[in-house]
Amino acid sequence: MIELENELRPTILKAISEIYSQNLNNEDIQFQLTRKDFEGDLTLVTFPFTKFSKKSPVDTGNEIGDYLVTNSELIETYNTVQGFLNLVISKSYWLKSLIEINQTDNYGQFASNGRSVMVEYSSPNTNKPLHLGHLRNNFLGYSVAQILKENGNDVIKTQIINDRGIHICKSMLAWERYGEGETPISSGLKGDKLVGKYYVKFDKVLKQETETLLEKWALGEFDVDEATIAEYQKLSKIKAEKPDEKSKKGIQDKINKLANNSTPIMLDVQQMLQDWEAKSPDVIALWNKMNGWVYEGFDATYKAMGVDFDKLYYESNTYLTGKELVVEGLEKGIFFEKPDGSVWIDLTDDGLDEKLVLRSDGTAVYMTQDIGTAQQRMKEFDNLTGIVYTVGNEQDYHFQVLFLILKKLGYKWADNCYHLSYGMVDLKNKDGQVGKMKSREGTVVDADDLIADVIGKAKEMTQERGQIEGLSEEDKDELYKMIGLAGLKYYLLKVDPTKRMTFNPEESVELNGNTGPFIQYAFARIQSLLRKGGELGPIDSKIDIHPIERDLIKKLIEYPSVIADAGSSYSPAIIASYAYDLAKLFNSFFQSISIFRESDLNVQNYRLVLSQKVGETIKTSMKMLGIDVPDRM
RNA sequence: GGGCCUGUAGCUCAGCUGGAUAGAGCACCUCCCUUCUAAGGAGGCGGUCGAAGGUUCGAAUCCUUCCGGGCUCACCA
Repeated sequence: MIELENELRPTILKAISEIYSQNLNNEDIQFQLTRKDFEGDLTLVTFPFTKFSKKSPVDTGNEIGDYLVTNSELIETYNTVQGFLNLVISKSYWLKSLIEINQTDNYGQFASNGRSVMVEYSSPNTNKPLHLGHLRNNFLGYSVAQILKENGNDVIKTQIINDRGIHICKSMLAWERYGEGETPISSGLKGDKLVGKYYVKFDKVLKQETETLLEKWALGEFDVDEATIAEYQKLSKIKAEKPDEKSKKGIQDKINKLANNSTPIMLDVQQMLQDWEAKSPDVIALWNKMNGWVYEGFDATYKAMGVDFDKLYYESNTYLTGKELVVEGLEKGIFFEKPDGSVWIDLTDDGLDEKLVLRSDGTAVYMTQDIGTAQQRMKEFDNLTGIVYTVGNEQDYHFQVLFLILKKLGYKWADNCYHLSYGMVDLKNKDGQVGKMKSREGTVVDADDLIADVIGKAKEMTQERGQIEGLSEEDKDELYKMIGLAGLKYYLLKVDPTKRMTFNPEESVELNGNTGPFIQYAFARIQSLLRKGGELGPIDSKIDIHPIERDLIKKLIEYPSVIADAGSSYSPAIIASYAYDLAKLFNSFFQSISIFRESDLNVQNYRLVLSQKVGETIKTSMKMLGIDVPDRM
């Protein structure tokens, strides 16, 4: 519609200048799409003009409307409702637009803009399998990457794999101690599942040991260092003095944490981390072995999800980076050093806090690494213009600080970095209660399980309906996957990324209504028409278009601006909503207008071309969501 | 306590750079397959847009306050 608006603006400015002797700018001309309940396509808001027209909004609208009908061939007729001038655009305009769209290759796609963007997503820890939260993350990141591509950017998809740290060592230690040599092959478990099992095992033992220790401490039996004993006694005393239960609990949490960190298994795992950092061959070998299992498992999950990466980063290679930049920044006076040797940045002038960038022992923290890796990536890909980080909104503050630091360090590209922040996925259980996923309570939804569920459901439903006779077993399996995944992806992507969302297992496998399969169905119907229609010719320019066809064309016209919108707001939800609207309009058209009973072959051809363009647009829209569409279903 | 996010139909969500009678889907109720795929279509039911003020010709949308929910403010990642 933007083109249409741009075509009309000069005429309207001229009208106002001639009728009211007022010279306005383009921005003063406000358009909106005409509401369904009124006749018209585009509506000019005339309230603002009454200031100088000195007439009622209706009279003002009528005067402008009359002018437009005589002076613009685009305007067929008009009607005025209050301050709304509803313009009816000539049918030939719509037909002309369709013809243009039909002649455009890769309609909607923007030409290369010379920019190159790195999109990071997934970024898992290698100590447990992927879950529902990762699915939202992966689908989002992958989709935004596709959307940015359609917008003319070069895109590099990446993930940083958190393959080191205390949590990784936990699985390693538990496996070493309790695993009895179990492997993915011997157990039949997927590698990531096996490693996850030992992570849970570690937690269980840790919990037991913590309780034991607390019992002992309560009896005055200590076999830990003096400092810990002193700390425990101090905390116990404070706790006894607290009057209310809530503050008592707060102190107790601290005591628990102290005990937790003093357990034998915790001390052992800390030792293991140190050994890892010292590159102890045994530990490194174990680490390589178990991470290898996890990667096999992840690969299978990514494949099932239909996501991929162009470049992988491993935290074990990057966790030491960033220190030099901190030292440089320290010299430049951007950072400051505290007496204990730790390095900080003072962001209080920016309304934030002081933030640690280097520990007193000189080691890097998360922030240090992120500073380092960002700079490293910009160097590595010298035409890179920015980085998109797909990370949950619990890290909003972290990224706010990171980008600010990068800016203060003088990196201009910091402005092109974007935190694609998304909300947590809550679960809805059978009683309709909404809650967080908690691994301790076993409410975590496993990614592999969920994908298998939606595919199973798609299979069941497809077999019930059956438009699939004649397909081979492999094609059928492909189809079930395509439909099941479409349901899941669409379900997770149709919601505004920034919003927390509720996951309802039943709704996620639903195939009716505002769902992925609904949109796929519209596509499959179109393919069925096209198979029957055969070869298509050019559109006859004298076709009389039907209102519902006009609505479809209008929707097609919107497509490029929808892609631009989705790109600038990093929101697959905008694409999802568009694809759904388009499919819905098509279904309505399909149901009310018969193509093959139409005797005029020119009209038949035109309707088929229209359907074909709608199909292509559905396909490319869905592709941006990472969803494939079937020729029949 | 400070900062950020969030509250729209019974449920899940659009709409939020101010515009007309606030839209979809699910659920519930009617109709529509001797017509191109009924995983569909047409219609009905359902709302004090968290609350109160303010700005404006006009507020779900902007501002202020309050209430409810979340995240965050670690020498964790």
